[in-house]
Amino acid sequence: MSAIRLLVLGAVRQHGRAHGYQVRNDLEYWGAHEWSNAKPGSIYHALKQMAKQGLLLAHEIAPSTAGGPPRTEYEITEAGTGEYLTLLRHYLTAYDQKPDVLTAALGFMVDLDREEVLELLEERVRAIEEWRKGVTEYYTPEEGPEQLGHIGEIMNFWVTSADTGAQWTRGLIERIRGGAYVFSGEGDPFVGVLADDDENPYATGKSHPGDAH
Amino acid sequence: MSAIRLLVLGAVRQHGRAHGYQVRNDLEYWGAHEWSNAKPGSIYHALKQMAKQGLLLAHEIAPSTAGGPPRTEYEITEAGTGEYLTLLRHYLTAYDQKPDVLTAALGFMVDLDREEVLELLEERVRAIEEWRKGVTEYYTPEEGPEQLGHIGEIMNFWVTSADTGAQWTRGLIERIRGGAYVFSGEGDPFVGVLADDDENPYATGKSHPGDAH
DNA sequence: GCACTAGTAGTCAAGTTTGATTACCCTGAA
DNA sequence: TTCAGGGTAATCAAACTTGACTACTAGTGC
Repeated sequence: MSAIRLLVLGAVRQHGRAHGYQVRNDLEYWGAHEWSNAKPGSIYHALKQMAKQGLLLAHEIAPSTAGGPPRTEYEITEAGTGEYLTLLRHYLTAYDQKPDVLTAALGFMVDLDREEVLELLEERVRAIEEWRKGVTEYYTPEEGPEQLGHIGEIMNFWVTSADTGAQWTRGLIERIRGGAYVFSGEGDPFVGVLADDDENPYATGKSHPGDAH
Repeated sequence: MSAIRLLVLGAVRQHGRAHGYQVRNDLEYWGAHEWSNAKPGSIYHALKQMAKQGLLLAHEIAPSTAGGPPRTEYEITEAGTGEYLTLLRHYLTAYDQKPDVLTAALGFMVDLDREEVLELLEERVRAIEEWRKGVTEYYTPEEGPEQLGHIGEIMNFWVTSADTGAQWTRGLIERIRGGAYVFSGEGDPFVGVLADDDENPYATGKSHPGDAH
């Protein structure tokens, strides 16, 4: 699973009602085109697919404002909210070595309770440790690691990544336990979408992030 | 780009001539189904596609041995070898945050000269550092990092990952510079495929005699 | 001699991703 | 005036990925 569904559901949800281009803009504002597969085609596809599956409700809008192509606005349904929360919880917990998935989940974690996020992240640490144990047990040859030749570097790379991931997650847990950020039910939420007429706050005399790389 | 093309080209190349199921077995032996998208469908698709593009040569074989489905054997062409080396160099160098791509390249790095690998890895470190610089410069708000709220954790995660990646790469460079592993033109290559009638070397404790390649 | 399991080899439909392209409007300069 | 460039909004074909499925054989136990 890629991160696209969570991203799109999250964007639509924060807007209340949004058409594809707005979602696309939000994701770009979040830099998602850099760290995930959030390209136009994928976004529009996800919107249509999820509408077909009842996670989103599609409203056909007459080509009013500009005469451009007919556009469709989407609202999240109850089933969609359920799916959103399921994905969110899953992506915070599961260690599948895909950084984009965790990144997307980080962006939305404040939609859950602080306590729940802490539990999910602790579960994540456990999952990483278990993964590590399985891999090192299985791939350690009996005659010592030289047996593997340069292939051992693959193991080494994965284990190092896993350890870093666990360590970083522990740091995040501490920051959250220490009171950082505003979670669900704790007051004014942090809002990360562009309102319809908002200027991009980063756009004051700087270049765009996407150009860099 | 995923790692599948490099993996398939590499497997066919090491065999000299292989049909889909052999490639599939090699990739499983390498554990590739765990850390990449090396599933049957993808493998057979890649074989057909690359044959169509002239990177592989397809030989139709009569359903001889077992009466099963008609099978096709593939050989790598000159263009295929070129593509293989290009991908290999690129995947060792480029920092695109996709671990499967680097992993696949690590498995084949010994097909290049030691000196070239060192250069590519040093370029990799430079690329990571540049990426890091771009990201931190762009996404640091003028009013301090609190401005970002929990979104700052995304930044933090990516930068931590990049730093770990750079650090690990530096370690690898040192090991290689220190004489580890056997690279192209340095004697008997390490062979990581299963010969047709080979037992799994992990079962016997020895690696098998050198297949020509 | 019959069902069961495991292994060999590959196909297929459905879903997803990519990169290019379309179509429209508005603005500012030549 | 007219036309290039840029923003708005979305589509499309081609390629890729996924997971389930087919078809056939060789043992294995009872």
